[in-house]
Amino acid sequence: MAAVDRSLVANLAMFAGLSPAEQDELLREARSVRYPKGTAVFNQGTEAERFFVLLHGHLRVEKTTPQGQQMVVRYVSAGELFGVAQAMNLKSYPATAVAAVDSIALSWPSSSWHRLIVTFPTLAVSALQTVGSRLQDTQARVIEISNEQVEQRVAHALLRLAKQAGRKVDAGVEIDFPISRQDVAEMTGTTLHTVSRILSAWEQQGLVEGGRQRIVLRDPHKLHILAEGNEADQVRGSAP
Amino acid sequence: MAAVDRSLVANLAMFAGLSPAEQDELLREARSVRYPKGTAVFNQGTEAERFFVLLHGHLRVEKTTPQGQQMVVRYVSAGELFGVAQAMNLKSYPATAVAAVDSIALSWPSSSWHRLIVTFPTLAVSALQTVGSRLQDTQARVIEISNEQVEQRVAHALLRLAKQAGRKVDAGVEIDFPISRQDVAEMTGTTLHTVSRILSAWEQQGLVEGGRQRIVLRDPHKLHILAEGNEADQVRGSAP
DNA sequence: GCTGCAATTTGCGCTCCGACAAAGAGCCCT
DNA sequence: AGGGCTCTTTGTCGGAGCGCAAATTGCAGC
Repeated sequence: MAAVDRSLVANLAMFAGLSPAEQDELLREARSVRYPKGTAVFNQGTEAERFFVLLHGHLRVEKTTPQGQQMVVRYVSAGELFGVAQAMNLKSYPATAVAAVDSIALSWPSSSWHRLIVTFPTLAVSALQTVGSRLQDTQARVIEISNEQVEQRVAHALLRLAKQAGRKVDAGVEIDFPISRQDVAEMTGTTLHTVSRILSAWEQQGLVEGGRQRIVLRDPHKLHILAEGNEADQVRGSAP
Repeated sequence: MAAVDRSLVANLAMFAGLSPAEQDELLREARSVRYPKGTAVFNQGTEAERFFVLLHGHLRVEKTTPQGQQMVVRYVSAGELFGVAQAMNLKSYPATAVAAVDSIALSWPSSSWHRLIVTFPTLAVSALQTVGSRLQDTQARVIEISNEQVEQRVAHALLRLAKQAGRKVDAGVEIDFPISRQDVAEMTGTTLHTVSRILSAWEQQGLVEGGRQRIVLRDPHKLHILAEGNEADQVRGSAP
């Protein structure tokens, strides 16, 4: 566990608006941890002892139902607050957070939460914005799953990922961490086979390319049209 | 607009932990409004000028997609904070809130939010718990819609409503506001026809009863078994 | 009481996609 | 290089439930 340098966090939303002295004070109780790819930051159902900010990398947040089904709830990117379960009055984490790539996070004891938000109201503001934003995203998922066909949902999911974690490459925009067909399926409420079929078809049409745990969006514009529906049939109509 | 009496709010979560003097101060800027059944408290897309606490009644929160589809996001019951869009950094309300029955709410200018949470950190705490709780509920909806068949989803929805707004009657637990098959459909991502079919079958089996915009849960226990799945076939097997 | 409208019920055909199965491909370790 | 394991692809079949249509019912207003 290393002392945390203020320059690492100065441009994070959570620290915005704090003076250097305030930032140092907030960092005094912070602990920095590395999470190798594939390791869990916390597990669903375990006591919510700490809350976190991701400094580097990407996390996959997944939830397992009592019946054993698994869903990818979201991906967390660098700069984001996460694991604020106790702030939401939960005793335990409602999901598992796994490092999709090697990652680094800062964490604080949840027991400090209430004292910290009194001292730093901007922390509460930041948390509310983060949780609120996640609520809107999740509501949008409900609407997609209720109203859209799988192809549209997959298109939406890929576009979100490209926006959140896209890296420009020659062929287009690559999702900058390993992502399997099963992962996409768990984000969109479908099966890996259906995702595989869709991606295969899109590959033939030049919309995407990739391979094992890799997806490149070659034509984000056409995917966007697909995602919005209506004109989907037109795009399909132009395929052989 | 009437002056707001402190005794009306003393037992609300948002006011818990505040001294009588603090409660009075918080109420100084509050405005109390009646909403007749069917009227909108606020509309999706309009500027989020105020935030609210529901004192009496029930609200239906609904969202309309760009394509014109409508979904019931949730019902709000007395005592709940709602409309905290600006606190979540949204300029406009993300949904429409309609009075399902005659209702009364308190509201504050959104512009006061930041000042109020500095003065009353418990307000931020309360908001975060509310928004966090709604995030967990919404995530549960995503999981239901992804993994469950319609019958299970409808059972879950009715049980939630009975828990939130159930009133004991001779025949069981009545949902204490008008609720149409279309409303249930919009809560569960299906069509009114499918809901009607399910409820008709359940009526024959004595699980529910009701009529136009009215639902009584006659056997919540059996609905609970249905909602959890697995043993659903057993319950069906015992029907004629 | 009558009428009109909206909510509800019921029938039916069709499609999307889940689920089962099998084959192929890529990657890592020995 | 070979083997094992996991990820991906592809074929096929069946069913849940959507969507269209029509009939029935309940409620409010005149």
